[in-house]
Amino acid sequence: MGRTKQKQQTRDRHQEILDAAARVITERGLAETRISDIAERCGVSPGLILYYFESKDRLLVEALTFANDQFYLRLSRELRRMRSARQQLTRLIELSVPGLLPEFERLDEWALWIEIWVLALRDPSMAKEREVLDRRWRQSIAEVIHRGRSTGEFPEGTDADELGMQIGALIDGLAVQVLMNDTTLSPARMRQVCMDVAARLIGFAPEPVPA
Amino acid sequence: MGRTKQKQQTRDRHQEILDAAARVITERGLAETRISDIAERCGVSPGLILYYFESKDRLLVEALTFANDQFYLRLSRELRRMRSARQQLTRLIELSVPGLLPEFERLDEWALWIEIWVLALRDPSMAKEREVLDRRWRQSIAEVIHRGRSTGEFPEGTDADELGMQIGALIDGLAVQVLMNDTTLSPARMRQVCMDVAARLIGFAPEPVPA
DNA sequence: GGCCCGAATCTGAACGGCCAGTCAACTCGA
DNA sequence: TCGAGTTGACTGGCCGTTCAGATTCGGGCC
Repeated sequence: MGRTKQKQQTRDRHQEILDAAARVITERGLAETRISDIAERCGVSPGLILYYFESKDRLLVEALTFANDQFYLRLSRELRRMRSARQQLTRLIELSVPGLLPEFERLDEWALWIEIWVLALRDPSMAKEREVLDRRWRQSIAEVIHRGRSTGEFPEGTDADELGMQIGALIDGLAVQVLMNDTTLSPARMRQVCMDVAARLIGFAPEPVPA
Repeated sequence: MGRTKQKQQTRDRHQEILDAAARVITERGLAETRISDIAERCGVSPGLILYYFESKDRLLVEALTFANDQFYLRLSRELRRMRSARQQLTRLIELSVPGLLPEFERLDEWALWIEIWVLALRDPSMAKEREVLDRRWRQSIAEVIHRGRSTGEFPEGTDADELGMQIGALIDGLAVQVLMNDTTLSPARMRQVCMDVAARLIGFAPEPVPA
């Protein structure tokens, strides 16, 4: 019990720091994130951060993948609840639209994704991590499609992994635009566009457009 | 003549610096770009950089939009040469796939795009600039579609601007993946996927898949 | 032409702030 | 008593920016 609790606490401190780091990065951006900001957010001294992580760079990489893991866990938890593949797809899209769901004072995971991309361009460990995260993301989409086909909701057609890649890429591209507050693309519209294109690519009847 | 030449030279130095900055950013990344790197690349002293630009930050923003302008100029120059809309679309896609065309020792403009996104999240002037650049990009696609419809190559259907947004987002998303050297998506395959999805969304007969 | 002057261009040393990472010392629970 | 956890002052280097002066250039004047 004692040992468990101690380990537990250690891990908590780890996660606490990772979580704080992710929040700070989201708010201030990777480039403007100082160790002391993270420490302050934890209510802890700067030295302690370096006691738990060997360097700032390493911490940042871990924080980014940590945050993405959180998103993924939430996504799969929610999808598991849904009955129909169509509902799943809808929810998956909704969770992907920046700023659509204000619940949980949700950070914009997408801002972190872009930071991941920049890092991954030069940092090999981040590049590797990124590919894992990305594959998981596309696979989630493909699984929904598989499921829809097995229940007969979606017709057979293009390979599901291929569709996962296509729809995933579409969501990525649109999400960036929405995240940037592009005046021509609101969150609600992005949701609509995604559903629409997904319907056409997968081959099911689209939702009626709201008047 | 004298005055013209003088102005010309000044602008040359300006552009020279912008160009050098863009190259350095592409190679080392925005975060690792020092003023002295840019100066060295120009064969000039660091002080001079600040003589032409009021601050490092401003220079970086200008360099990024400068590079994007270059890409756009090249794109529209090339498209103007093409006869059919289909050729235009193909070329547009080819120019968008990172690393597909090695000609011109082409930098990967996409790396710069991602840096633009990160900056735009926090820097209002960059955000504004980004929206302009992005609109221009999507509009280029929409124009090709319009053209194809006016010549009868493409059928009528979904609004061309809407399609520009959809196809543009798809290209963005895929380009990021390719840029990251994702093992599951080669440049050639991205080209194929883009053509394929574009064909389905616009509604023309796809290219035959090469054996 | 040859000379001069002022402005534009350019240099590189020096300044100053910032911040990652170190470390010696302290706390406290087991 | 021991050692994991924690502190916060300190340091060492880095880099944007400034600045005082050197150099170059172009055009007016004899």
